Amino acid sequence: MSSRVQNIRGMRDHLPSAMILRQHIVATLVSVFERYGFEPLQTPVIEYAETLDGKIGDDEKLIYRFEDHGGRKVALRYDQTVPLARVVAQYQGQLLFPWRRYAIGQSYRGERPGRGRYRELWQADVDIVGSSSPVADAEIIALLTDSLVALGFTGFTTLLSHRQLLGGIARVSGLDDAAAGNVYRAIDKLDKIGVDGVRAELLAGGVAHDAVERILALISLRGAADDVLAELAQRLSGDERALAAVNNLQAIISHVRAMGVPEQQFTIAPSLARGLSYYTGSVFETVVHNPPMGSLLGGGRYDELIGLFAGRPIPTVGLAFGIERLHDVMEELGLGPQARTVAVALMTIFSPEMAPASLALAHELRAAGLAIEVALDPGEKLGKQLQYADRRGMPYALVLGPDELAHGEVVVKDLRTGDQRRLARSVVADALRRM
RNA sequence: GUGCCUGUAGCUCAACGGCAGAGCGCCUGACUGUGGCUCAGGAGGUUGUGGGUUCGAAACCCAUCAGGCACCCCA
Repeated sequence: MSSRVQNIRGMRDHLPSAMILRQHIVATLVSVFERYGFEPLQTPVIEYAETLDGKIGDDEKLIYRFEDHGGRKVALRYDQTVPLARVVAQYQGQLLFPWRRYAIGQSYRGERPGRGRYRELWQADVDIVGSSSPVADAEIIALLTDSLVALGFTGFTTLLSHRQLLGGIARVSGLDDAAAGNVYRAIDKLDKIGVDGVRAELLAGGVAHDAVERILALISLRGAADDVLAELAQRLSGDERALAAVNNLQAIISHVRAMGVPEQQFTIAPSLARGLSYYTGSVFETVVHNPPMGSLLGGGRYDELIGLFAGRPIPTVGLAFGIERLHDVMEELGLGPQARTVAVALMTIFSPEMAPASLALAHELRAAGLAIEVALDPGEKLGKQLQYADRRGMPYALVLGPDELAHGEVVVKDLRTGDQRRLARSVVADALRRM
């Protein structure tokens, strides 16, 4: 294939059947977000490079950078969180805190593409800015659960942890900050490489033998959330900050329960690390039980990021849904609308003489709010027109011949079953809406 | 960014140094108020792209582009 007729690696075109699913995903998320009182925000895809620098940790090399025509150093946004921080700082005089906002759009990451990984990715970002209350954290988790249910997901679990839990684990194990980063990366792989794998990696990283075993015992804790937290509190009792983290998580899950999130849809996962460096408190991500697909979303509390821009601390908690992954998984699971086209019916044109009456009927039905596609070739055989409608996946076809016209009627044909009925013209719109 | 695997008709794949094929799909007709089923015909490929080896390359080699898997990391 000529290299000219080719989209950019890691970036996707979405043909209509895919866009029907994607728009359903976005519309569903928006409706849940707004039910929780979140307001929409949109920012440019391009930011000054310095806005993004130093915010996301080791992955800065993944940021797309270039110079614009004026020689300004700019970058494509890597996520929606840093632009949010910029907006909060820039408009803090006009905003009322706590501020709940959502933002849906593209971000760009120069990663190697793979399953569930793209270089252009849509995210739906939801944040509560200006509150350190655990109710805020709980709201985000309740919202995420409602969102996934609204999209039709059943088997999923939100893994919940806390940055200071990890910090406590590192401190109790006698590690300094430099060593801790590697430890976090290793223990985050627990589900993937198992206890033995993590042990090997920690030992290879130079962590002392007894520290490794202490870490493994802590991150392997599983079971009911309350039991795990109690166990963690006991084992981390020498670490003030870790205990505060346990109490914080306890408060969050009690609020989450109060908001009706079922016990089996969240769990305390001390091995959860998460890469982004700006998290300071709770961290979480949600995984589906099948098919295999990393995490559908991730989030947490970041109380210091916005302060880098605003000049004063503004505690914030939020999450980002990975719309690419939601899309791919829903497609594989067959979730979402099954419609393959947007129109509910094709208005056929029986013959050239009937064209004006047919077009008038289409206009009338469109005015009534129905999505009607009109056949374009008045000379084409009726059979061809029906075949076209069927192949496009339209559920109905409308036939208006001389006989129907004379009686003020219309034939409504169900293309899936083959059944057809002659209805009075005045009730066709209602009938289509009901069917 | 590193390593490995894969790119053949619209789709799924075969041919694996010797004439590029099948199934499905698509087009035409049998069926001149009605699609799907059946039958009969038909169209469609510089084998991702560019070079090289060879009498001869879809096949072997190099590069490149794209996809997948494992690292890395993440939505």
